[in-house]
Amino acid sequence: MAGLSADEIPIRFEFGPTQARLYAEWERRGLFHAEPPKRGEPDKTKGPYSIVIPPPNVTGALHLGHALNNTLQDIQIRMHRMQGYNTLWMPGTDHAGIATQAVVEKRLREEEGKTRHDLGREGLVERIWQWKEVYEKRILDQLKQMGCSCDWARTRFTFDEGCSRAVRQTFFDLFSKGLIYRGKRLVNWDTFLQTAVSDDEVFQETVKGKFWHFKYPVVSAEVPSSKFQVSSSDSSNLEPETWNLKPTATHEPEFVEIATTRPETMLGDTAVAVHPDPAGALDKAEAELRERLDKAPAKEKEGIQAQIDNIAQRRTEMLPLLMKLRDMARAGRKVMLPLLNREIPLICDEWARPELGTGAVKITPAHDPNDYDVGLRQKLPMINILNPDGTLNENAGPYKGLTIPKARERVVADLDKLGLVGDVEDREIELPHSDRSKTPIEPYLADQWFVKMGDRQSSVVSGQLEETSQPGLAQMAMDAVTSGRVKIVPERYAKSYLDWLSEKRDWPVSRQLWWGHQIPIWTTQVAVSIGSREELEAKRNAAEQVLREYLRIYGVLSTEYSIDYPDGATLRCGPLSDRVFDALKTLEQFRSGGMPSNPDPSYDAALQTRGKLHDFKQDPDVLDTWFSSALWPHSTMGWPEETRELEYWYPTSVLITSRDIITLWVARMVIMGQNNLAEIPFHEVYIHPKILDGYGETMNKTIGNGVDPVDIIDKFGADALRFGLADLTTETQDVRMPVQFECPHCLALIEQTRKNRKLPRIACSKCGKDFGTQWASTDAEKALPRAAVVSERFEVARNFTNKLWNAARFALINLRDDAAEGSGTGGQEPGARGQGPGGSLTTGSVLSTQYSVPKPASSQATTHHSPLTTHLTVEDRWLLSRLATVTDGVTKSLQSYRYADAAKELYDFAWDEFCSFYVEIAKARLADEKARPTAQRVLAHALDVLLRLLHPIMPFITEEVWQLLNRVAPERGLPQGADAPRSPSRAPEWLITAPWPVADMRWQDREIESRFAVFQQALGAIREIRSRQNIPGKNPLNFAIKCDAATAALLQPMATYFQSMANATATGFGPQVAIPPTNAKTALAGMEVYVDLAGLIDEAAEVAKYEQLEQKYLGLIKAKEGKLANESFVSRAPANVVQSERDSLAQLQEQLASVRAALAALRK
RNA sequence: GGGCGGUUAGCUCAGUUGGUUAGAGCGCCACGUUGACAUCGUGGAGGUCACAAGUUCGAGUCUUGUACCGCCCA
Repeated sequence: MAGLSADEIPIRFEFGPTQARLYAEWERRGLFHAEPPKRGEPDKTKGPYSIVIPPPNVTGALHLGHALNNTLQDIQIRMHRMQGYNTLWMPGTDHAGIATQAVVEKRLREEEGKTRHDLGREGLVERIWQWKEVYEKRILDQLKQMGCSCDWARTRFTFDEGCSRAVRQTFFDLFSKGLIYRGKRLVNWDTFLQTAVSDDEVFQETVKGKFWHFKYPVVSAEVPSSKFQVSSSDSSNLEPETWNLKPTATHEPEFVEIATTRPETMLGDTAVAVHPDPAGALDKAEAELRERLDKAPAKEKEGIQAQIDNIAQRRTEMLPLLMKLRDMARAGRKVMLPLLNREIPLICDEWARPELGTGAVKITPAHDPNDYDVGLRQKLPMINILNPDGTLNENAGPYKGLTIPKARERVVADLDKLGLVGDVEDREIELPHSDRSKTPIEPYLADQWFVKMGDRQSSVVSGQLEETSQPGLAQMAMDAVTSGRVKIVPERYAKSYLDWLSEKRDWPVSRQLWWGHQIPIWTTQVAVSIGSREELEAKRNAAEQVLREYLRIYGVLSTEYSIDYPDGATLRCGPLSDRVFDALKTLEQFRSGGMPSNPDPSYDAALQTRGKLHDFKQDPDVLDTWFSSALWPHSTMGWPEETRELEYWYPTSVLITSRDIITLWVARMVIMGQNNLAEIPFHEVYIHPKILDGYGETMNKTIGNGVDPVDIIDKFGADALRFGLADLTTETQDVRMPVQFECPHCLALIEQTRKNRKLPRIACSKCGKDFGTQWASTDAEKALPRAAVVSERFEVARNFTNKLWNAARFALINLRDDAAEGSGTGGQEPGARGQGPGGSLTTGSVLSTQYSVPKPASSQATTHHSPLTTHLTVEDRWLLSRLATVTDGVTKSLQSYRYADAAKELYDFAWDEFCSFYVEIAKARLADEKARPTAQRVLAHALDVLLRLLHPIMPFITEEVWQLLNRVAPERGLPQGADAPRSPSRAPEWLITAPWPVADMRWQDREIESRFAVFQQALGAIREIRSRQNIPGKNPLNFAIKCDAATAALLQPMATYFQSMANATATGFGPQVAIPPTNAKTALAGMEVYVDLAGLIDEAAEVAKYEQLEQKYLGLIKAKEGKLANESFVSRAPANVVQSERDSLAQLQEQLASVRAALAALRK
C-alpha cells in the first residue's frame, strides 16, 4: 500500500480507463451475481430484491430513453444490494418480431435487392439471428458501459429455448382453458410487409384525398342490369347515353348516391344503408348542435350555426328522398352494384347518418371497420377483394391483379364512362399508416388467433356484455391493481391501466411473420364428402367430443373445417376420417404411455415427428411479441420449471418502465403472471418520464434527434450520464433536452434544429468544415467524420463529478501523511512523511475516547457532558447533523423513486456544504497540529458516507475514490452513539457491496445548524461588501461584528476561517465592539457586520447599495404593515403566523434604520 | 370526442399539508488562476408564477373557466 501525494492523483477523474477497469473487476469478482439461499437453509441476507429488465428490442442500439430506464433500475439495484438484500437484476433482450424482421428485410432489399421470399423462411430467420447476435451484443455492451450491474450469467432472450418453452406452455394452458380461439377479424393489414399489425403499431396521418360521389342504380324491371357491367377489362366501348334516366312511374329515385374516399372498395360492397329514422336522426343531430352552440365561444358559433342551417336545408330537400329510400329498404329492394353487376340490398342501419354526405352509405364489411360492424349486425356477406400483397383478387372481377391505386383509377374512370360519378370533392383524410413500413394500412379480413380477455361465461352480443360470473383475465389484472397488490407509481397511471383493461377487448395474438414464436397449433387437411345435413351433424358431434378431449390434453387442433350450407350458415368442425382417427389413436397411445401433462421439449419433438407422420402442419403464423414479453418476469426465472429462483425472487420487487408501455407490457405481465403462477409479477411499477428533444418531440432515430448514450459517456463519462439522468427524473414531467451536434473537427456544439437534423451533411458554424450525420448516404457524405449528438445538459453532471473528484483529491492528500502512522494492519510506506506521534487517523484507541454523541433533544436536560464532545467543533457537529439529514433524505427519496430529489440533495450537500464550507474550513484546521486529527477523522467519515450515498447514482467515481480512500484511511467511522460506543472499523474492500449508511438522527441538531448559519451569513456579508466595494481578494480586510455575547462566543473561535475564507481579520465581536470610523456595513438578523474601509471606500457604491436596500426594505415594510393593519388577518390567522409577521417587521425596521444611519453618515 | 399531464428567470427545471422577501443549474454581468477543483472561486442582475374569475385573513399552491403545448385512448 502506498500513500498518496498530489502527484499521484490526477487533477481530473479519468473516467474512460477507470470505468473499464472497475467494471471488469466487479464482474470478475462476481459482485453482480446473485444466488438464492439453498432450500431449507436460512436466508442470511435481508431477503430477496429483484428486478427484471424490460428487455430492449434487438432491433437497434439503445438510445437515451433506455439509458434513463436502465440507470433508474441500476440505482435501485445498487442501493438494495448495499442495504443487504439478496439482489437480482435479470438482464436480457426482446426478439421484437415485426420490428426486427422489418429492419432486416429492409436491409436485404437495400443491400442485396432481395425479398424475404428469395431467402425462404429458414433463410430469413437465419439472417435475423445474425442480426440479433450483433445487436444483442451491442446492447449489452451499452448497458455495461453505463455501469449496469446486471447478473449477466442469467442473461435471457425472449426467443431462447427456455422462454420459447414458456410460450408454448402458456399457449397450451390458455388453449386448454378455452381462452384462445380462432376467428375472423378485420385486421390492420400492412400490404408492404404482408402482415397484420396491431393497433399500437398504426399511426394516423392526414393526407390529401378525394371524396367521390357515385350513383348506384336502383334495381327495377325497366333497366337491364347488363348496362352497368364491364364486359371485359377493356371498357372503352361503354356508352352512357344508351340508357335512360327518366323517372319511373312510382317516383322512386332511379339512383342511390353514395360517397367514398376509397372508390375501389365498392367492388366489395354488399349493401347500401340508409337510416331507419332519418327525421329523428336529423332532429337529434340538431338538438346536439344547439346544445353545443349555447356553450361554444363566439368564434365557433358561426360554424355551428351553419351546420344547423344545413340540417334545416336537408330536412326540406333531402328528407323525403331518404324516407323513400328507407321505405324501399324495408320493402327489401335492391340496388345494382355497377361494374360487377351484383345486386346488393338496400338496408336500414343507424350507421347511415342523414346529416352527412348523401345520407346513404355503401357497406363494405371486409374492408372497413365500421362497415364490418354493420355487416355483423345485418348478417351481410363479407367479400374480401384483396390479396395479401395489396393487389385485387378474383372477387374484383375484371380488376383482378391491379394494385389498389391502379384499381382506384380504373374504377373511377369506368364509373365516369357510365355516367355514374357525381361530385368529386377535395378532402383531407385521416389515413392509418403502418408504423413499420410507413405505408397505408388496409383493413383486411383474416383468420387470427385471439386470447379471450372478458369474464368467463359471458359473451359480447351486439356490443352488450351479458351478465358475468367469473372474472376473466382482464378483470383479474384490474383487481390486482385496485386491491393494491400491484402498486403503480405515480398513482395517476393506474387510471390508464384500468381504463384500457376495462374494455376487456380480446387480444389478437397472431402475426403473419417469420420471426417469432410459431404458433404451437398443428392442423391437417382431411378430405370429406358432404352428405346430408343430419349426417354431418352426427359426425360433427362425435368429432367434437373426441377433439375436445384431444385439445384439452395436447393443444393440437385438427383441421378447422368450414362447410357452407345453402342458407349461408357456417359450420365449424373437425370432420372425421380414417387418417384423423389414426392420428388420434397414435397420440392417445402416446399419452397413455406416459405422456407428461405439460409439454416439454421431448413432447415437442414427438409432436413434430407424429405431426409429420400424420401430415400435421404447424400454423405458419407467429405470436405477437408481447405474448412472450408478458411472460418475462417468470420465464426468465425458469418457469415452467419450479425453480428455486422463482420460489425466492418471484414476484419481483418492481418493474421500472416508461408509460407508453403500460398497456402493452405491464397489463399483460400481470395477466400472464396471474394465469401461470396465480401470482402478480411485481409489487410495484414505477413509470418514469420520457426524454423529449428541445422541441418537445420524442427522441427517435427516424426523426434524427436520437442520442446514443455511448456518445454521452465518451464525452462526459458514465457517471455524468447517470447523474444527469437521475437529476431530471422528476415526478410530474417529461423532460425537454435540447441536443447539439458536436463538430468532430473543432468540438463546437451546433444546436440541432428541425431543419438541420434531417441533413446528411452540415457545415460547422464555428470552423466552417463539413461533418456527416446519421443520414449520410453517398460515399462522399459517409467519408466525412460523423458528429456525435450530445446535450449540454450533461455538463452540469460532468462538472459535479469533477468537483467531487477534486474534493476527494484534497481529502486524500491531506489524510495521507498521518494516515500511515499507527495503522496496525494497513502497512506503511517506508518513505512516508508525518511520522510524528499522535493524531493517527487509524488508531482506534484515540478515536474511541475522542467523541461522544450528543444526546437526543428530549434528554438534553440531563447533564451528560462528556469532556470528549469538546473536540468536535461547531462545524464538525454541523456537518454530521447535515449528513444525518441527507442520509435520511436520500434513502427515503430513492425508496420512493424520487430520483431528482435524491440527486439534488446530494449535489447541494456535496458542493455547497461539504466542499464550500467543510473542506474550506478544514484547510485551516489541517494546518493546526491540534485541530488536525479531529478534522481528518470527520473529513474521512463524511467522504466515506457521501461516497456510499452517491454510489448507486455514480458508481465509477465513487468506487475509484473508495479504493484510494482505503489506501490512506482503511479504518474509518464514528462511534455509533453514546449507548453503543464502537471503534472505527475497517472499511469494506468494495464500495459496491459496502453497507448502505443508516441515518443516526441523534447527530441531527437544529441548534448547531442555525448557529452555523450565523457564521455563513457573516462570511457572506463580508464577501458581498468586498465585491460591491471592488476590493480585490488579495487585499486583506479588517472587520468587526456587533452582536450579542452568545453570538460573539460562537464566532470568536471561527475567526481563523474568516481569515482563510474571506481574507478578513476580525477586530472584534460583541455588543461593545469598536466600530471602524470608515466602514461599509450589512445589517443581518441579530448582528451588524462592519468592514473597515479606511482609505479604500468607494462612497458612491455604498450610497447606491444603501439606497437600493432602503427601497427594498420600505416596500417590504409597507406590505407587512398593511397585512398587520388588516383586522381580519390578525384575528383569523394562527397566532404563530401573526407573531412571525410582527417579528419580521421589527427586524426589517431595524435593518432599515441601520441602512439609513449609514446613508446619513456617508452624506455628512 | 374522452382521459391524463404541463404552462414559474433568456433556457432546462424544483417549489412537500395554502403562511416571512418564490429557488437551482446553465446562460448573462463584474472581479479573481495563492497548492483540491477555471469542468473553478466570490459577488451581482434577472420572475405580475399563461390568462380570468372564485374560495380564504392570506393563493405559485385549492376550485371553476379560457388559451396554448404534449401524451394516451376512440
